Amino acid sequence: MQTMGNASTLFRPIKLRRAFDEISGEIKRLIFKGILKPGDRLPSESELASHFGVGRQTIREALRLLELSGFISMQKGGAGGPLVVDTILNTISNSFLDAFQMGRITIDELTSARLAIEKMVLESLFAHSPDEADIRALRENVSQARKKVDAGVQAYEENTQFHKLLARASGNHLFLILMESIMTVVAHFRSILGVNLELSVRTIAAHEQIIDAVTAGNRKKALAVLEAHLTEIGERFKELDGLLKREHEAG
Amino acid sequence: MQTMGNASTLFRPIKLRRAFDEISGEIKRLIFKGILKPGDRLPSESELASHFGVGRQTIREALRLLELSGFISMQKGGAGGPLVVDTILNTISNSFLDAFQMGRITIDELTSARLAIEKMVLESLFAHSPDEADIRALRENVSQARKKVDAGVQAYEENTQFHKLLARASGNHLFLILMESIMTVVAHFRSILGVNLELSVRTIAAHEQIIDAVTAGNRKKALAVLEAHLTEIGERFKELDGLLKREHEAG
DNA sequence: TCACATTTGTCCGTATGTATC
DNA sequence: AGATACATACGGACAAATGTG
Repeated sequence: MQTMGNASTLFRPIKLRRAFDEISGEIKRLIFKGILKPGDRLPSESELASHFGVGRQTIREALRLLELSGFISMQKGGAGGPLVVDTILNTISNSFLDAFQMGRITIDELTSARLAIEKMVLESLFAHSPDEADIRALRENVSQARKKVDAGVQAYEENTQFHKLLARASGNHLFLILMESIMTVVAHFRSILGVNLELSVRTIAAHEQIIDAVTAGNRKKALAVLEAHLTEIGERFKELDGLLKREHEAG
Repeated sequence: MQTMGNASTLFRPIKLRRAFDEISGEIKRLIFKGILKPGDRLPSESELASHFGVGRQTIREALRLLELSGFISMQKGGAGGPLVVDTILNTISNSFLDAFQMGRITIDELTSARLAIEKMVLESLFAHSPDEADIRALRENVSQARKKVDAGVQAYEENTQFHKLLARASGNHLFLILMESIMTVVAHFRSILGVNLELSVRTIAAHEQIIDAVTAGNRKKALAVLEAHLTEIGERFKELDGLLKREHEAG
């Protein structure tokens, strides 16, 4: 009989994953299967530890993974414990932001991808006309935004929300996820660079024109306004970014 | 002088973040600033613990976050420790897969979003003609795939890679990220459902036609072949998914 | 080949802050 | 207000893995 030398390398994949990896995977599986749903409460760390036959530290690391992945959120105090949630969209957006901050995405790439995706969303909107409710939400959004800028206040939240509402109206969740991610990066950018109130005014005008074109079924107009608007924003971002970089080098 | 009762609720937001959150954020900041680069080694857990003035458990939870976010990878043993990497794209893809498994994305949504994005990629390819190297990589890819299916073996890897190569050739990193994410979901689907070899043969034929159309500058042809191909894949996925669900209900 | 040092992975006990009842 | 239950965090310990001499 031969030695086990070869066999041991063949059979090796034992203990491939760490305990906390397996436990977090197991809990994820229960969530995928619908046995655990958002709103449900998981047992406390100590109970989970004894249930899985591991120490509390191992459970804690498993919970950290689930928390960052957007499956649970920890609640302190008496009736607390791990609570099942679904904030995966948030998790995706944060990862996109990480990728951007790692320099893997430039402003130009962001602008052109954003333009392409929003065009895609508009096309989808014209392909299957949107709900009344979606249109109302869009109109409500720009009216809120206009109130703010008329009072001399920036309407960052509303203007970001407008594009998410557009994506939502397209009816494809994947578009919504992509738009949320892109707008998270755009918002981060804007918060670093800052934009003046005058650009916000033009932004709202563009948003109004887009809604009007969509409801009027004027596809060409909607696409043209969108393209002009996003291109202007992109140019402005590039300017500000260049300014910031030169300042940084000088100072 | 009044009591501090009100003030204490006003000033409260102290200790908003947990220790491991702050520590992982601090290390992330060093990576963003370029002080830590992929390939660099972080101090061991014990050293980090004494450096930050916290216990080892806290450091471990911070490292878990960084690991799952795609910033570090743990190496066991003598010369081991936390190693700085950049697998954020992988992290994003995994989150998309989570979203899909949570039922937030349907097959139809996946197909139509995929079609829209790949069209976008092709348009971008025709707007600024791709590098010779990219074209060579694409040709190499289909030739490898053809070898496999000629030998009666599935060419999953190559056929998935084809679409990533297309996105890469577009020159926009954001497109590449989106395509990687979508193809991760597609690959997961295919691994559950399975597809027959005959579909793989037609897939490769479609890929070849797309490359030819791109190099010939035939935009309409490329888009038409892509649309037909992705629509067929989508239909097939829907069929198989329906079959699987009925089986599941029956058994 | 064989120890040896280093480092992660894991467990236990304990203490503290905080939220709920 | 007090008791309870929970997450957060610390310190010590041992096993397992891995590179080095």
